Amino acid sequence: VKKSQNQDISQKLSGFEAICREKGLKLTHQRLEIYRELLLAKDHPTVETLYQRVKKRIPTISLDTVYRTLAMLEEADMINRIQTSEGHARFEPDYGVHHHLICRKCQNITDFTWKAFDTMPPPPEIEQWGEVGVKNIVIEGICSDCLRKEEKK
Amino acid sequence: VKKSQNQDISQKLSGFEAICREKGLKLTHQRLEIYRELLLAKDHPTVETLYQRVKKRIPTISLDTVYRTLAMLEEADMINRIQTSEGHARFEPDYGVHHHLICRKCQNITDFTWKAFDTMPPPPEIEQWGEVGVKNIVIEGICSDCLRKEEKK
DNA sequence: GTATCTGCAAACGCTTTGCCGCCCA
DNA sequence: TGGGCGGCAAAGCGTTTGCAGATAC
Repeated sequence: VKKSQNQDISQKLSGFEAICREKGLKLTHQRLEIYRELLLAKDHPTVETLYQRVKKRIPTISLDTVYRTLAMLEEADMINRIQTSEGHARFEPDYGVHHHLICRKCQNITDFTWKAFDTMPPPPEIEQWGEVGVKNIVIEGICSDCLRKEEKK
Repeated sequence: VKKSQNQDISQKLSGFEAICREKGLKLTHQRLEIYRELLLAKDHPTVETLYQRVKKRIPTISLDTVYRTLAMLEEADMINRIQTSEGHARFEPDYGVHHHLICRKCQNITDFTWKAFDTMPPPPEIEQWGEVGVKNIVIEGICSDCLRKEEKK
């Protein structure tokens, strides 16, 4: 499992190189490390979290660069931005179709898949409305950890 | 139709009164007008938009009061907050089960219903995860108006 | 009367931007 | 070598908060 993941990551990093060359973007040390860090992350990190992690490898990196690189990666459709009900944006690399559970309390994001939903024909209203990326389903609620904490009160 | 809507609104305003009395909150002119304005609105207004509208009736009202009143109404489960992918929050009075289509470009929100979805058993992962308010389904995409604008470029 | 609320202003946190020196291509 | 890029600092934006006077109950 570990090995195939490493392969996947190096494959995506090559993809990054290719896209940069194609679009005339510069392949800098900072951009590579930010993207690599996000590929390794499993927790939909915030900008700040990602910044702290990359800082360990590049101590002089600035928060602005992380913002700018994430904007660039998003623009290139290589990563997804997920907006929580608080102002903070969270990020994940672009991988297979999946949906998100967001906890209104702790803001943690959990991935889930829902085949029955994915294959269900959407109501005609939606198709008329415009273009929907099915993978963008977001369900808000309160996770069991936070529910437990609330019960204690 | 008009008449029944008015009845609905005055009914909800009475409910507001009752809730305030119950929770020891004060029923102020400002709060009433803000809530009434939101009940009348069909377009999921932002704080700023709501502020501009209420200002017509209460010229001295401040934006802070709108923020605070909306927070209070949300806390009392009388209204819903909808977060767009931009930072702006939008609001709607609490009414029947429905879902939201949010346009990533213009941020406009369209309501839709989806019976088949509402009655579909959620995957076990979700139930284990925590407590999900089914009405909180949000689907992001790009509305047909914005698609048309993009094609023109 | 008094606890809450309002309006004002200032602060807040996340994000974006202008600038200039630096670096990849 | 040159045009994009990084780091720094400051501004930007929606939102929140502290305060003192006003208001509902």
